[in-house]
Amino acid sequence: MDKKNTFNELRQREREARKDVIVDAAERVFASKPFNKVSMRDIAREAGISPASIYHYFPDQQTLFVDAFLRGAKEITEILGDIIDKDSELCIENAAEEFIDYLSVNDQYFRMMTHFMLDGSLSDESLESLNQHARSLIDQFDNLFRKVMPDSNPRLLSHAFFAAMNGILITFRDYPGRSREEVSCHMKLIGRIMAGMLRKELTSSGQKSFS
Amino acid sequence: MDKKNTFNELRQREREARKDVIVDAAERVFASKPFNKVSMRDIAREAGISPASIYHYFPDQQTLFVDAFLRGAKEITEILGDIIDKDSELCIENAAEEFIDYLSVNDQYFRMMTHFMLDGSLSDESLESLNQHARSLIDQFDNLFRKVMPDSNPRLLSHAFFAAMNGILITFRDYPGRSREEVSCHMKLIGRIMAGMLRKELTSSGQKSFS
DNA sequence: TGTACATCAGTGAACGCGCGTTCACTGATGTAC
DNA sequence: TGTACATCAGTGAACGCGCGTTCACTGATGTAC
Repeated sequence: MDKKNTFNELRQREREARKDVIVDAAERVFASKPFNKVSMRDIAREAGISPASIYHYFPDQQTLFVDAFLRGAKEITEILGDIIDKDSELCIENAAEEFIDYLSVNDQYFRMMTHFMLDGSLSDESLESLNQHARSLIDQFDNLFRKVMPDSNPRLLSHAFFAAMNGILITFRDYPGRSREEVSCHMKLIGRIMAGMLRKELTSSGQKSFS
Repeated sequence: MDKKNTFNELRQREREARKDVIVDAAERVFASKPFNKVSMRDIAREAGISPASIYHYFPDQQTLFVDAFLRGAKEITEILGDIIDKDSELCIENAAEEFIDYLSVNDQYFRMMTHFMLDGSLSDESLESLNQHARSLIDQFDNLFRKVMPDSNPRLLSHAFFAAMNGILITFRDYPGRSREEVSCHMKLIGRIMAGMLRKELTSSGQKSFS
């Protein structure tokens, strides 16, 4: 009985590993072309399997796409958590810079995120996964503001912060006539300005909206 | 000869009017479903014509889509211009509120804008039209900051402002579990906070990036 | 006034394509006796 | 040890669909003589 369980566990783990191969391939494909050009056949080709095989591991396209996104999303949440744990004077600025840097290097996650945010044809399960992750990311920002500015309204500030970072990315990522580095530099500059402004915004945050 | 010209002009005007009917229909369709679900057949049906007819007026889908977007984009630029001309203490806050209000009511333009910003498969002409309009919108913001805070670096502030507004819209427009009004109210609150912060950011804008 | 011709808006039907997904099947591996 | 059976990863081929776009054609209107 013991042995049987181990066997099943092992098989389950192998299955998960194969699932990972598919998600890996999906991430590479998403990095190489626009979101709405990515097809199941592309991902299968990249993974070296047949399109039909994907359906042994994922019930449909949307589930695979959301899984692929969530992997990158988890990474950035962790990175942010690390920055917040490391005590530092310029913590908000650092978080801003790191957030912008990660998402302009790993541009595919940003594109995926915005697609999920914009196209309201997601299943309830997918939506719930995505919202859950968004909440945990905003929680990280809350921690950041609570730590740096204990008397403020952290939820409101972190909403503003999150919105500002997203806005910077979507507005400037394709700035015409500039190199990747110039754009990245510009985005980080604006990110630092915004972060600095939010840091000074201690007092007037007595206002309340939904949290 | 005179008569002939009048006739031709008239015919040209009629042609333009029919083009407008198609763009009108397109706008209505974009308002009713996600960007990437809108097809030429949808627009033709809405306009009451056959899909083939659209090709008498537009060379391809992308040109029609960009035209439809630019119409709404022009409107918001005008609205902003009016707000900036009306002298007012809270001008930046007003501009923020109006921008957010217009684009959350006319959500389709925001969705179109983000699609164009994200999917890099636009023709050079389309890209040029869109960039030209983006520039004229940012110019409006420049005017705003130049007027309210003459000694600042207006370009940088208006970049920050534009990014912040876009970010608010993309981040909260689909906030789960809240009504349209609640969300709109929350977005405007954050917009006002950001606007207020930028207004106070007179001095430290000596920094330069590209303009 | 009548007639031949040019222009052009508009269309139904089709073309060709790529897509997500399913199906019937193969073949390898593990299990029961 | 051998044999019959169950499980399941994997696949090539196909299904059915919706799409952007084109084509050959009709019919109305204006123009020239």
